[in-house]
Amino acid sequence: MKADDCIFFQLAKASRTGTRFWGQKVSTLNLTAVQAMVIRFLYDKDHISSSDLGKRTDLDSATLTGILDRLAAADLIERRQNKNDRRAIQILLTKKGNIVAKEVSRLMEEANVEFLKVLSDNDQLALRGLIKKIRNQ
Amino acid sequence: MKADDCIFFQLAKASRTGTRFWGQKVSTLNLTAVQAMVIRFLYDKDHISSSDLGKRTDLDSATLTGILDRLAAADLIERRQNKNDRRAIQILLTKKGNIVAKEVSRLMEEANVEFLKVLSDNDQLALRGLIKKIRNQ
DNA sequence: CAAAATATACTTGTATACAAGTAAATAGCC
DNA sequence: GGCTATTTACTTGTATACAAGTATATTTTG
Repeated sequence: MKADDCIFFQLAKASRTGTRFWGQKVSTLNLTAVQAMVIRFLYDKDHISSSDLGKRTDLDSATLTGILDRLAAADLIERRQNKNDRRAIQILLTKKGNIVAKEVSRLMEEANVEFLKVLSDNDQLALRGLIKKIRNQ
Repeated sequence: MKADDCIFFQLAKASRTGTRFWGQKVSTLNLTAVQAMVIRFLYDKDHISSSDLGKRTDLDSATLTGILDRLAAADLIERRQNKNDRRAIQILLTKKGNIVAKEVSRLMEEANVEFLKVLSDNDQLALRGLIKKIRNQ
């Protein structure tokens, strides 16, 4: 077995390729790949805690804090105090954040199609199914 | 389309899952996931330049410099001057590096099998084939 | 052969990852 | 109710990623 047959290497390389592709797409919005992804998750559901957002995005607490700092500095999200649980915060998209999120959402549809166009429809489904099987270990 | 249907997110999550798994395996050798991967690539072929190693490992020059610094500090690799091209360096495993590389190689076989055991043989081949198709964009 | 273009490894600066730890708040247990 | 355990968001410190730029060496070109 050669090093580049290693599944961890192959996954990492594929992921970096995808992230670079996606990062280029959203650089027009002055967002990094991860920042755009977080915005996109909040577009599906906001008014959630950092802990909840971390579970959804697979980002840990320490990583998320910095990302939220930068998104807040760009006036895209707001941290609000949670009355029911004073440990937790509520994260929500600002008005500006919502507008940007719409555009992120559009770019995501576009980028997915472009990136996956090297695969047939069957291959795309197969890939998603296989990834789902291994990503929860 | 929901955020977690995004191929870039799915790839990133699968890659992080794999990297954490692999990182745990090699933590017994006091190596990070990436450091162990670089060592493993050098085990296939050393006496190569940083540029060449970067192409093989999909790591850029800036990232690799730091990784090589830490591997050299641990006495696992050596940077040697290249007589033929004084811009380039030659990277090689030290005696200690070679011993560690053998163990990394063993752990890699083991980790691959363990990580992929949730997939059938056919699924494993399919996954590798699909990843190969998308990872070179 | 000399000027321009390129290649090489490195530095700098910013942004993830993530282990480990903190302070404050809440939940669970007796 | 009071004590302990857990949860939450954050901080600190180290290690990738990667864009942008540097100095030196080599290659290309006219």
